[in-house]
Amino acid sequence: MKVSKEQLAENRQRILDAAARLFRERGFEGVTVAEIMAAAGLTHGAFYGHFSSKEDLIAQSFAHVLFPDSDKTEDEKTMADYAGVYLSARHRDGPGNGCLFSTLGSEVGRTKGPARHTMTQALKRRIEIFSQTAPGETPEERRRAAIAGWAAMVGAMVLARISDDPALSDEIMQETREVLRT
Amino acid sequence: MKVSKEQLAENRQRILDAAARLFRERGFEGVTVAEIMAAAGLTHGAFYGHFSSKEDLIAQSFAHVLFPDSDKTEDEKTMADYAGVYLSARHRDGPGNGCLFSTLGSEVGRTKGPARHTMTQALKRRIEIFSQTAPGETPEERRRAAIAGWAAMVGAMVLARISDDPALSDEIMQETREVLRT
DNA sequence: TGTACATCAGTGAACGCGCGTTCACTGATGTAC
DNA sequence: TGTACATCAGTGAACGCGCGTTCACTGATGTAC
Repeated sequence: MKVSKEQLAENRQRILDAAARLFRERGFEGVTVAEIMAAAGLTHGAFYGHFSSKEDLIAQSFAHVLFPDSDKTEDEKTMADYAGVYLSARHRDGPGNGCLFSTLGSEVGRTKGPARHTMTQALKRRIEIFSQTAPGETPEERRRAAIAGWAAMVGAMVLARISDDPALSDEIMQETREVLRT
Repeated sequence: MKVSKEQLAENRQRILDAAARLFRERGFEGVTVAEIMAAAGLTHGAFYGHFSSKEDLIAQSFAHVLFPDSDKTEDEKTMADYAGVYLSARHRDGPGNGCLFSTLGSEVGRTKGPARHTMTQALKRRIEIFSQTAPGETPEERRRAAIAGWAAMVGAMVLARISDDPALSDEIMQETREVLRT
């Protein structure tokens, strides 16, 4: 049963949204094509009308998350303010809506292909944004603080999710936030 | 063909070594039981004489890496010295021999079970070791610096491996090392 | 504006491959005498 | 010390399940007249 053009476009967005959420929650291999399609309200057979392969979906879902079409104006938050949202229980406990670097970073580091390149571009942009507000006397110092600060945020989130001791998990986020305040 | 007790023990170590290396290089789902056994010089059928499941092997290989039997005396290196080895091209390009937190951290964060618990224990030990030499006037300040410093190292390694731009990858490691020098 | 027909997004059964796991068998180890 | 036998680590074929992918079919869309 054919659907309207609008429905087709909406279905595609729903597949991308579902994929982006499930990949972050369970990893690439922890989710099946059929599960993604079911989460989007479709059956698995329709998948290959939208994407050429699971690999292709991974690449496109990364672009969907990291460079969304609706180019909302860049946030002007300082790095410390950003860290306040990033290093929070809400973010830690909701990986499906969260940062790709902390959820899928180590996986992507082993792959080649467009997802890794898209992520590199997003990494460059992230560093440049932080460089504008990071502490430091010179642009070089600010860039250095932006890089180390972003590394600390991503690392702290990875560690906070590893810890099965909730107190330690909270402490990691809090202390890293504190250090980024300077 | 039965083998000697010594051979049996040696085979078990070889399986653990191969597993620990391959998991770090390719992730849990990127390696098959048969590949691990082949890397250990055995056939896949012998696997279940040593481990009850692939899951069990994952748990045991984590303990094998993080808490080896040969309890070598803890390194007295300062956090900055440690960072010099950790944030190096050698470590980045040889994940098979490297840090579990940066290679498998995000995967482990989604699992439950003994591997995650073992990693939490290793995380606590790491923080305590760094707390001894981290900068700061009080124990609280030193612990804070240890946590944020370890987070920055792990995060920087994840980001350095994501970047498909070698210059950016080197820069991330270098600038993070620089910040940890203070 | 209404009707006939071509298009094509979605359905669900089926395919084929790979992987974790099992098992009957082999033959070296190591023990009992 | 030497011999006979029980043990059991390792082998490799086989199993069964799940997953990515394909495909004949359906029926709503949207176009031509």
